[in-house]
Amino acid sequence: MIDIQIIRDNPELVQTKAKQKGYDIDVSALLKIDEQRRELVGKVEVLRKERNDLAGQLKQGKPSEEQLAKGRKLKTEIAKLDDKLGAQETELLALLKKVPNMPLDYVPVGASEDENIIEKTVGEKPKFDFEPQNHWEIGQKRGWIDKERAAKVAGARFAYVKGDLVRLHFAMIQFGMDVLTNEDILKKIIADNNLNLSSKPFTLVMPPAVARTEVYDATGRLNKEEQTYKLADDDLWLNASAEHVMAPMYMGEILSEADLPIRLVGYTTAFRREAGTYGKDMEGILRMHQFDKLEMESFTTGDTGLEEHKLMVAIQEYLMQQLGLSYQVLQKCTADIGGPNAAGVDINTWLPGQNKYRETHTADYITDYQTRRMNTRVRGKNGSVELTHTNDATAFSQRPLVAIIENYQQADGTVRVPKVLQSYMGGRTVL
RNA sequence: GGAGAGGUGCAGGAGUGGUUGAACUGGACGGUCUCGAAAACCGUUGUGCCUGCAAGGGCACCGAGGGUUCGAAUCCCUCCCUCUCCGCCA
Repeated sequence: MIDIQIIRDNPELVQTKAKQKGYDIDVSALLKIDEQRRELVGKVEVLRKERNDLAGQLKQGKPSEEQLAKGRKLKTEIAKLDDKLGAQETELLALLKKVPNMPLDYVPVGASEDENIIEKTVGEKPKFDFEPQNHWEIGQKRGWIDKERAAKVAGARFAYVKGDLVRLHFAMIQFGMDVLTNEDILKKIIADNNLNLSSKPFTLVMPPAVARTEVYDATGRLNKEEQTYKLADDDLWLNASAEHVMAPMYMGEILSEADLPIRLVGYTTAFRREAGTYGKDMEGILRMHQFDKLEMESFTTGDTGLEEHKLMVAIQEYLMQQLGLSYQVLQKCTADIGGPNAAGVDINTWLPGQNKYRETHTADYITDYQTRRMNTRVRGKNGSVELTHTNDATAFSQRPLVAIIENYQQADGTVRVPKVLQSYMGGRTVL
């Protein structure tokens, strides 16, 4: 949620920035309710003061019938205004929740993901002296991916991932965990990218896979409820990313600045309904209802939030470089970063089997948009209290796994193991 | 799932209808003392909202939401969470 004070001070700007994201919001209606609400608050508070004063008087001695009558009158008046106030606040909150975070000024303005800016292309595409195959062709031949049987059990967009592909998955995850918890590597990444940040390593987390409605909604990630699985008998939603269940971890807390940054790297299975994507990416395991993912999440002060975002992208690049994959870094345009984001970067990785770069990573800088409703704050050294900023970013999901299969395939159908993963595979070099 | 206990400020912990934003203890911060530190002593130590140029004024908040009352941390209801025991269970 955005700060209402910003809307009061810069209504046109907020309207414009929302429009850049493709959001149609009615700022003037929002401000009108805000004004009415404030007027009402003033009235209610005057009455409450009267009530409090009267109660103070009645404390000593026995109250007269006249005084009691006055108290009763105040009570009904307050109750009446309170009802009205409550309704206005509900309405205001509903409108406020619809206002997206404002993109930072450097974020390119665009109407669709086609206007994302490719900032750079890194690494060499592999050359093949044979026709490279799709990961699903390879997966099927090697018995690594069985979607037909998964469909019997769970429906479309589920898979049995089997055999060496499971080992490769966990090798990749373990490699990611080792990088993110290694302070020396972080130090080097920070220095190489001219960042001015703490080198505090990430803390490994296995978070709850579900969150309650109130909590999930506060993260700003439940705006599209049709995209999220809901449990039938409990007030719980299946997470669509570890980010969604790590972000609310410090809800309602005032953190100490000395404890920041808090860097978490969570491993969880993510669930997505993928409503509206029927027919898209039906082959392979690029777009599934369920996938396992290693995800970064950081809590910082407002001062360091943007640098932290850059660090996460730098980490993603480091991981892909270590795997020897070719990728592009895309500065996402206003239409593609999503409501809660102030900025966002995608990493698209070369998939020779499909002859194109496909999104494998994303990095989100949310500023204080989540923490305002989650009420996660930080007390500075001078005693001031401010909202923390949050960042999240993919470390590894199933998509980089797909990239490994396609990039490291050989003519005989085998797949080489990237060098950095070999030690996690018992020294095996080929699968 | 059954039975019981409980949720109060940074922490522990008082407070069962009247100004209680909340005793007391500890922690933290500032000061005195000291070469420095410890000890001791003194002082400070909530958040949000409304209003105001400011100083200030006001309101709300004791898990959440309702209710009773002139008045609620305190009484009642619903929900959430935590703990203990039993049952079940990887």
